[in-house]
Amino acid sequence: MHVNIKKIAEMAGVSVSTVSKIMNNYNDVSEKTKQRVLEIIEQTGYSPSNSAKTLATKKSNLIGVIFAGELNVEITHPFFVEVLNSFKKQMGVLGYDLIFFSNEKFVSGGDYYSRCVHFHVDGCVIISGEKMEPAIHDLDMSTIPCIGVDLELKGTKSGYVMSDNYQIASKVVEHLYLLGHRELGFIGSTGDSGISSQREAGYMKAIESFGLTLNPGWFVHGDDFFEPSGYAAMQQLIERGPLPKAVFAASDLLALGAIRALKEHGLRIPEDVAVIGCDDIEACKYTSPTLTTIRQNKERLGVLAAHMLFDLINNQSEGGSFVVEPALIIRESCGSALRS
Amino acid sequence: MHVNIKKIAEMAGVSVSTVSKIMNNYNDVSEKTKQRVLEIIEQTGYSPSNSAKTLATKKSNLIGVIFAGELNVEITHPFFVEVLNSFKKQMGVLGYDLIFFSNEKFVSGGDYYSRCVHFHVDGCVIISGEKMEPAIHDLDMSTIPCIGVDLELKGTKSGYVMSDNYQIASKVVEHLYLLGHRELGFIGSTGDSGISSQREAGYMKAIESFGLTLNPGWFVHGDDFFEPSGYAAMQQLIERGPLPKAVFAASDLLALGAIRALKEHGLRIPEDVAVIGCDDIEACKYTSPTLTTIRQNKERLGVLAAHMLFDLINNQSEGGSFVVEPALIIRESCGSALRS
DNA sequence: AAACTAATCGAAATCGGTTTCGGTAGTACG
DNA sequence: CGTACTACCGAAACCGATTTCGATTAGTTT
Repeated sequence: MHVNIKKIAEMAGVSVSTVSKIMNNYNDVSEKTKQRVLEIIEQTGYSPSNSAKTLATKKSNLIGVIFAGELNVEITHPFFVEVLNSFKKQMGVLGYDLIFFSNEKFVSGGDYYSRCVHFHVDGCVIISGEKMEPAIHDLDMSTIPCIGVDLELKGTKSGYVMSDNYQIASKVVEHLYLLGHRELGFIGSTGDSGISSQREAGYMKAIESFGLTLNPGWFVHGDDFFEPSGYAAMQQLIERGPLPKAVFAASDLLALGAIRALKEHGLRIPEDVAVIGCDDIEACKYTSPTLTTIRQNKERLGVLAAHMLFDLINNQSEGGSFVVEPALIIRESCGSALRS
Repeated sequence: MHVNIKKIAEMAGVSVSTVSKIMNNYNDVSEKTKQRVLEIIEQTGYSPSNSAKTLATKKSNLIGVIFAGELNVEITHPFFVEVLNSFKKQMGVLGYDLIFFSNEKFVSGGDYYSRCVHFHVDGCVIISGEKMEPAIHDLDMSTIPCIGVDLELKGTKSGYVMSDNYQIASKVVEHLYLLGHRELGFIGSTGDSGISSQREAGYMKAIESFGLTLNPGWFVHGDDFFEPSGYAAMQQLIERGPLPKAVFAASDLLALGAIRALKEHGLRIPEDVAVIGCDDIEACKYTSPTLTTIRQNKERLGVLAAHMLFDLINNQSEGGSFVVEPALIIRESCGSALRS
């Protein structure tokens, strides 16, 4: 069987309490016995049971990871997985491990909140990009520290990180404007999607502030943020009649889908239609044309999320939000930048 | 405070044991009290503490996920993340959640085996693509059920899944041969990489079995499976002198990097050099030219890994391995298929 | 009505830790 | 030498579940 604290205690000729104290840096243990016990721990490779520890302390050193929403955002999503990876690394440095809840409905428990108490997570990160749903709301309103990624959590023990979607939109319009485009279209996710809506609202606002006319017929929405939705959306646009000269897609994958549709119709990018995406996923560099896009600082989003969550867990923060700056990345899909 | 089994028992006017029995489908509790207790559980949203449960039963319903090796394979890797996602879904159906060990060295414990006992995982999946390393070896030899993905685990409680790398290689050679190519090059990961080596060995064997001559100068290795390594490798090939007419890259990302290098030198794909990848990641469809590749059945790999692990955990299997069939996916980067 | 069986329930030990609090030994001090 | 203080250690309660086994009750049989 496996070595536990009792065995260590026996081997060292001390009590269980003493071993525990050594493991937890109490200072009422003599240096001599401490060294003796530590040596035995080293030899046996003893590692205290996290379950027992959690049971006793109510701290699990575990962070729950939740992919919420119905847009099939999973760990395969090229944008979110990068944020998550950065988050994971940072949380690792802070001494936490991650537990991924499978969102199969079958699983016992069901709602996110009870999953969290079930596993005694110290906090959790919710990745979405959609508007709030009830199951998330319960968690948000609970005392469990939560950080939303692209999801605006408002609870007293919650916070969120996201890119400045209005700035994203205005950078897009500015860039397209300077390239000479005046007829601007938009491809978004469903109207339910929080960030897609923000980008759309910002886009419309920016279009007007540049004195351009806004054509509602050039605004079209897919089912999610993935490539096939972008393809379908552009098909719609093409069928509807005269195309805009430039299209802003709310994600790079949507942009890629749009480009595929355009290509199939023999249209050239950017000569016939310019396309600009959002996220700056890896694939942008390998496509043809390479994709001009707005980069979200995924690493920073992850690190910020980790630190906010850590502070929330340790009561060193009251929550709130961090909004990070996006950056225009000019590649080929909109043509080269003009001098203004 | 939070509701626990004792509170439920009090509220229902029964003992703790009875509540526990109801939660675990014992049959020595009357239907009447069962319903009453169940109702209270429903109302309160009670979910038993996983820590306490694990402590008592030695089953955690947790599967550890380990990214091993030094090639920076992380959850952002487009191939492995797809396998993992499929695995995660299937494990969810089987009633398990996943815990991701952060491989920051800082974290207490250190080696994988003690992390596993620390968290009482019921089993674990090790994702790598490299040769065995000592830390993994300990785990492999332990009594903890393990499944390797692209990693040949040999322990009595271990198993692994991977694609048939020899078949991958022979499909590549066959395809290139039928397209008329006789001068074949190879871009792989480091010599340490298990699967890259297998593909290389299979490739060489297939080249010879087709009666072609093998030019060692056309075989080059990068540092890992990522795009920049493919770029660097192709740079080497270009500098060395006369290029092969076709190159097989051990991963799609390597292929993409190779293509980037070729393009920069004004070379056309596939006219000047044909390039074929391996994995069939999403990006293959969006690149220019679109990438001909060998598809690994990622979903099936994940499902098989899950079922093997499940059987291992429940002592319904002695381990072993599953090798899944690859499939040639013809796109543009090698030209169109010829009729033989 | 006695005796036996089956159904139903609960007391208590256990899992592996943490933490409080009291006890003992040793040292310093007046 | 008595007292007080400090350093060091351990007994025991506790965290929230599971599981065994004995007790009680109800039902059935003779």
